[in-house]
Amino acid sequence: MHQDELRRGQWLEEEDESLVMIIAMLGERRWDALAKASGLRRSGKSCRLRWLNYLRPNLKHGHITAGEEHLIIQLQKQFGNKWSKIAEQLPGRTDNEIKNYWKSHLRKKALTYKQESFGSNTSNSEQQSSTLKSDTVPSSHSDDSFSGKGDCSSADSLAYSSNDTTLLDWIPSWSYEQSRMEHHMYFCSSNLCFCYPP
DNA sequence: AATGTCTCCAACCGCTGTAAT
DNA sequence: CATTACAGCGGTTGGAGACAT
Repeated sequence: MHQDELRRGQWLEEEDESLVMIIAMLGERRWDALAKASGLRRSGKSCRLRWLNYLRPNLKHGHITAGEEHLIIQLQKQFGNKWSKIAEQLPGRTDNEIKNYWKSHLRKKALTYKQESFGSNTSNSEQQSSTLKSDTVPSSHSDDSFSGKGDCSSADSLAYSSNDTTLLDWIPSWSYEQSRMEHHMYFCSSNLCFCYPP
């Protein structure tokens, strides 16, 4: 009876193998059909996620490097919480991975920085906190500023984040150009730069 | 050593956008 | 044009392991 119920939770090695095999045969599409064809008692959605976040070839599974962290910070400042967009710039990393990293590592850094700077500049912090109250990125805001025809100079005006402290709060001294330079120092020097324009 | 708390990350959920019919 | 199905995205949750007491 319960045979037909979908499985949830951690994936087993056998499930991974079956999924890889069926994707090799059918390709990365029609996830519901693919899930059924595989014989796995998983939803198509679950299969897709497992593939994209874990099984896909060329994924990096190691720690986020300092250079990647730097880039994430910069891109988050630029794009807000558009994790998939950020992930595009970090080959081998998934949006989920970046999102998790942001929440667990970088948010903490942001808060620490904020606390440190709080004592020295109260009025400024108050002003910043009022900016943060909006909690999430107003969609129109992000889209509009962004459609800036690739004009990244507008990035500095994107003083927002999700419910977290914006990076602009803790790296206030970073200009976009500065960060861009640093990013290039990290990546371009080792032919790892995928940013655009190059 | 036992227990409680915290952190991290894989996986899920709900919503939106888009393509197909 | 309306409806439906699918794909993708961002936010959230829950479990496992690490760490503190």
